[in-house]
Amino acid sequence: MNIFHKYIPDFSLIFSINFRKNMPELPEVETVVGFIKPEIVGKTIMSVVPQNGYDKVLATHDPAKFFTLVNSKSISDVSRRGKYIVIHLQKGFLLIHLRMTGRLLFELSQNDKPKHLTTIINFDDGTQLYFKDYRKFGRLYYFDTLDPINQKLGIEPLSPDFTDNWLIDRLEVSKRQLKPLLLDQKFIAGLGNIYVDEALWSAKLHPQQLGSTVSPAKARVLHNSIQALLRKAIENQGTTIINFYFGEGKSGNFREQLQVFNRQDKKCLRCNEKIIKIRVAQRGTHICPKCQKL
DNA sequence: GGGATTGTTTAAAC
DNA sequence: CGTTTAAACAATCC
Repeated sequence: MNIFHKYIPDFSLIFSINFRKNMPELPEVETVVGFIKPEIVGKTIMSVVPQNGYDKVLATHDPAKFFTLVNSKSISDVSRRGKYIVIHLQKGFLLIHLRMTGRLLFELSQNDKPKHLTTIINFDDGTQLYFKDYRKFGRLYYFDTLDPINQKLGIEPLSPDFTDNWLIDRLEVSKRQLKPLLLDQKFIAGLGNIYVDEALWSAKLHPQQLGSTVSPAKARVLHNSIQALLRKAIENQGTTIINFYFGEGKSGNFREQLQVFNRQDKKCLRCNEKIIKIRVAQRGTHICPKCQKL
């Protein structure tokens, strides 16, 4: 397939040198949904074409089968579930998970290397949606219903169901450490490494503290921290906590809102103690040893 | 070239 | 059974 390159400045090189954490979590996915929704609702999918022979980008079916499932289907809505982008078709759902480095673009820039392109979605009006993903961990899924995804995912942290009492009750009976628990998509859907570190710092909780040892009062603070963080990040198009690029080189401020993530060896913004980086559940974890004690 | 990076899944161990 | 740990996986960068 011949790809027409328009020149659009791509700041991803600068970005990758300064700060490589570009992982889409809930607010970033929400931002992407808001970005692509007005562009693709009403269009009809003509084809979904894996690039560079990378057929495994289609997680649920082989390319031929996938084609028969989405071809000629119109798009009625775009929404989010956890970190999944959910494209509602006239029948069935096309889901996209960006994983670590996935990006959706309507146009490619000169700096977008063809080998980083994993999928092109062609629409009936001649436009395309490009799935660029230089690590190629992102995936596309087709499901007839959302049941399979709902079975895998837990509560939506911004839904009315996610109340402070919900969290209090669930923590009370959990023997798991807070960090792996909050990272578990089956527990709460949408939190990733960055927001979990930020939320725990905000609530002054140690990532290795066991759920059942968290007081109801502390659980309430954690609940509030999680929701406040997510809301603030969405308000700022996912760029408040991390610098997330979406669309054609769109970006925003970054770093200034990061309280603890990636701030190891720097001073805690609350107490001036030095932030340290430890490993919890095999993940890089940032804490203030003074504010967050076991 | 080994290690670090991620979210997810699966399997084994406790 | 619930939980923990680990490994595997995908690919790339330094």
